[in-house]
Amino acid sequence: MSLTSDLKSVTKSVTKNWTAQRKREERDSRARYSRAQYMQSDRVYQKDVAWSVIPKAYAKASSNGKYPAHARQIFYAARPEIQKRTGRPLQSVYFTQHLLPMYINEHPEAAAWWIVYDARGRLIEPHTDEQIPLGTLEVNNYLLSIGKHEVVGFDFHEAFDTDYPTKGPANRMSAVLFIEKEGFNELFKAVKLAERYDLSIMSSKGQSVVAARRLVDWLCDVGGGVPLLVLHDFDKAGLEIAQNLTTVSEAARESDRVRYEFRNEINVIDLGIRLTDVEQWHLEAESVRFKGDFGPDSIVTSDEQAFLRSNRRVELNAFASEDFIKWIEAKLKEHGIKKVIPDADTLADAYRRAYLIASINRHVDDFLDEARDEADEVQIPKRLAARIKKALREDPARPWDAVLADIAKEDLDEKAC
DNA sequence: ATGTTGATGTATGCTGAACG
DNA sequence: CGTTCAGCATACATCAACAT
Repeated sequence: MSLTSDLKSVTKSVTKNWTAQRKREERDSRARYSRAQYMQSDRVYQKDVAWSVIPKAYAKASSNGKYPAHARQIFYAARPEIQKRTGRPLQSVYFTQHLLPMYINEHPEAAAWWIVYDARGRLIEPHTDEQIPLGTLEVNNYLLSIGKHEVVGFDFHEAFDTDYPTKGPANRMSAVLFIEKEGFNELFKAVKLAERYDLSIMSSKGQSVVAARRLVDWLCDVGGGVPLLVLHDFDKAGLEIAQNLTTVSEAARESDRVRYEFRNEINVIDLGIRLTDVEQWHLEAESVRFKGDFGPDSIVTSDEQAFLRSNRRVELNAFASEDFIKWIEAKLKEHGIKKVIPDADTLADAYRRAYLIASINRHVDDFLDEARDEADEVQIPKRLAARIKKALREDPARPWDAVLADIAKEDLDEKAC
């Protein structure tokens, strides 16, 4: 009696961990893979080590969150300890593209970390000379400036500037035109494509970066944004680049490698190249070895899959420049992309503003002679350099000429009173 | 000698696929 | 599963080969 119960309890205690593990496996099929650890494996995973090292590494790279930390800087901060504890070399690509994103996905507090990635590609606004590199910081600043933007009352410093002030899509762009490579920017510029259709042109270098997706998410949402027009090569990668710009792939979801979660549904129009374009425009295919497969969520039709599987692809570069522009313009027409004209309230405001500027500009010549004489005769203030020095001590980030301009204005104001 | 071209190797970010 | 690789795109540095 007591023997059996003893045996039973001993057996039970010995197999406890095993049983617990088996039960975990029933609950969670993932646990099955860690079964080996309970049996014989003594492998030290880079991932496990990374999980304990990453917070320290981030703190080090960012000075405890005070400054932005490059993903690569975090890698350098983390690498020595990870290599030491695993006894194996750690590749930067594995850390920055896999381990770090996975860590952030699994640790909610890390979402607030200030991690930055280099810019890839850019957004170019029509008419405003604004160029926004698609990097974490740059896109952040751009979105902030859109949020803060308001058209303030007329200011003398803009006297000669007849542009109506805008930031972002409102009253400025009809759509965002995305293209998977940068090489066509010069052509677009030459034919004034952006200006003639009020398009912002957004380009990447291969796969879109997180910053690009975030920007698309804010500029092109279905409820109130402008359309996103996508240009891509007709090959497996190009179609995936187009798809990944606006949606999270099943594969990324399953392997916990989601880089960006979209907040909005994106108003996206695929301009091509698709198979119909290849046929219509008689584009020449080049041969390339097809690899891989199309996911169940793929946008590629079965005809297209057959084409691509026959080891052919068509790049955007297969278009002659002129045809390329013709092709794009036909697509713009097809989708009703037209120049921007703001609503009546904005137009009224802009009209008053333009009228005011025109009126001031009319009198500027008169002012100019008078002001020039006054400036020629004015006494240069004593101790000017000392005043500038003092002001620079208070705000060392300013240049001398900005300070001097303030001083001149103060002196003039005083005299006028 | 000087200038241009092309190959090679480094770097960046991102993905799907494959390896063990 | 954890890990690595190959591929999309591109910039930049370096060096050899070639033309002027």
